[in-house]
Amino acid sequence: MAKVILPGGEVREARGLTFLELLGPNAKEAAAALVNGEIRDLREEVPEEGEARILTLSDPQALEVLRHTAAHILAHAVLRLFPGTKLAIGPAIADGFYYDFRFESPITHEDLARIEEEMRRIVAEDLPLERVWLPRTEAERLLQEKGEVYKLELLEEIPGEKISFYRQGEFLDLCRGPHLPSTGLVRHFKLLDLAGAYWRGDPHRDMLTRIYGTAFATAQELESFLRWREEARRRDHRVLGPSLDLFSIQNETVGAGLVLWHPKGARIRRIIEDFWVAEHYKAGYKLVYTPHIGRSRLWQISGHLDFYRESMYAPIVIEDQEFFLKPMNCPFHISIYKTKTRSYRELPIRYCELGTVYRFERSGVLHGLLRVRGFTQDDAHIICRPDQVEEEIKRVLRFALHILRAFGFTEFTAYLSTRPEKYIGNPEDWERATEALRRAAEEEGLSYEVKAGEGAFYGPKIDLEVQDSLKRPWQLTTIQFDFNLPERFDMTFIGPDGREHRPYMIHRALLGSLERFFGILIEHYGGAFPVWLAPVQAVVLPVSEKDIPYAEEVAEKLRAEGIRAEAWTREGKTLRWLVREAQLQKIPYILVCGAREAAEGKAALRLRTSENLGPQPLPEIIARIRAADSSRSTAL
RNA sequence: GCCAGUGUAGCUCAAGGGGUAGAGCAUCCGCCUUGUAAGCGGAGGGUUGCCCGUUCGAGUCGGGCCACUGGCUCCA
Repeated sequence: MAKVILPGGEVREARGLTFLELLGPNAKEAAAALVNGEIRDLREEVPEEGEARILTLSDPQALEVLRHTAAHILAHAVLRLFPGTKLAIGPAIADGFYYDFRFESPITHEDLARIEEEMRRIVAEDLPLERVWLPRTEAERLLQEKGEVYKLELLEEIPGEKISFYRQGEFLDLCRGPHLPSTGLVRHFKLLDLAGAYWRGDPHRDMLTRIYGTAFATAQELESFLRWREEARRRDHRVLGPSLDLFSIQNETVGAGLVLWHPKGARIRRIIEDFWVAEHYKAGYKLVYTPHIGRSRLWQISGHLDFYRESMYAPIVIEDQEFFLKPMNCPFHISIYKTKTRSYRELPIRYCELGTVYRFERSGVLHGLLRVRGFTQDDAHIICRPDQVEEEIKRVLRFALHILRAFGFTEFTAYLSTRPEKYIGNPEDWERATEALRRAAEEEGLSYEVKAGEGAFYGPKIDLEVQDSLKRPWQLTTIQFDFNLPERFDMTFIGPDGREHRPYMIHRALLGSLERFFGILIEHYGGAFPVWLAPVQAVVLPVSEKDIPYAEEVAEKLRAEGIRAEAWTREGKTLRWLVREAQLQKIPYILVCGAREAAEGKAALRLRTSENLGPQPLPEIIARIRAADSSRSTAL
């Protein structure tokens, strides 16, 4: 006899019944059953023995089932509205679900509303979802009859003779399940997007139409998800960038994927760079500068021309010599290393550079600041002895976390990518490097995931992913071993034994690229930068034109204290207008100066949060702003 | 690169199923002298992404290109 734990905690014993029968009229919110850690249909029979737990809709584990069923409802609705549409796959994903279709003629966003309406009808019909097992031959015949070419392909890969289908009303779909017992339980869902997707992610195969949607157990969860989505849209750096006058990208004239940093964006970048450089010097790095182009010989040695050429800009020919825009900084850093014979005593050498590189990215993948063609890597190459590897890796990782925390990131996940099938170098080096990465992650208390075989051919790596204020993941830091370039460039150092040895080389970028990182920062802070990064920290507003001289005096005093302050003295603008403008610019401090303040050497302080603190003595305001600046916190 | 959608003033958007482009904000010029999220009036601003075609006539219809958006793919 199996024990079945009901949602309320009550335990029942049963035999020969399905879960649904066991539950009877109490089945209302029941979604699935958890049997030995596996999620099963409620229409299945209670197992002979062991333990089972009934999951309700509000169980996190049931969410995937709910969404998978929602995907079926989507496909069902599509087939009702667009007969002849071919079905591909329809899984649950992190934020919802999708289904891939091949429509006979294109559909548009307007069709989504119709499809959603039809889905609601299917939900209202409360159709039972029943599992149907068909013998392989019959399954094949059935799918052939329907012309479901994609399903037939999937079928080929399914082992066994009994093939699982699910039926709801007139809709029957090849599917491994599990599913909710009935369509009526999918109450809170919404279709979100329409996109193209290749069949099996292969660009040589059919392009399908993917419909994205999401579903939740409760209306509140759906609503808060949609609000979150709306908030993310509002924070889009491509919207905030121009409206805060931070940067622009002008593809018709300047070029796609090439970023113009406006004065305010440049101010922020400079602060980031100054911080970055200062911290690197403190951490024992040596800053270098290298050119934007290099002769083809260099890129031949590095192998870029052989393996990376399609991502490089076409050569520039001068005096019969070919030069290439650099896609990476490493060959230059290595060239500096090689200017003389290096002793083991010199190592480790840590070269760092904010190096601007150019890579040809296909136009379809360009995306604001996040995916561009010209960008500045916060790059470094660490060249060290084998016995220093572990210590160096720990240092880099610790350093990376230190830098990222300064920018307000507190949640990290590490991904350790290990040796792929095709690799270069010897397995012992790989082993040593991989273990160093692993131990460093463990020592820093990072939760990490191993991506087996996902390393580049030239070395293992560890990537750090941060979560922004909206809990969205961004991969920033990458720390990567390279067993290839030291070979290619024949990098050596003289050991204590007087012989030449091959050093280890580690590539690393902490922020990734300044462009991408800036885009992420804009979204992370929603444009409201903490004081230390704010391009304008304080704005001084005169109440009327008579107060302009005092406003200018106040701004001057703040600037003398190293505060980035401006007096806004435009004629013909009311205080109301100026305050609104300052708020929209998300300037942290607004200092209102009128006759009353001038008389007492004060300014009325209003914060970006709209909090109005009234007149304050200037020294107090200055101290407050300076404290907020040096703390690097978001507090005002 | 691929699929779908979109492209009108600096920005956000209008112009019934072809009839010769309009509003708000911004800009400029005045007036107002302002006390914490838009004071008032006026003016300028467009080869409707580009090219070709259909038509008496194209922002609107057709074809090609370009760009962007959402994805997919790529990221030695």
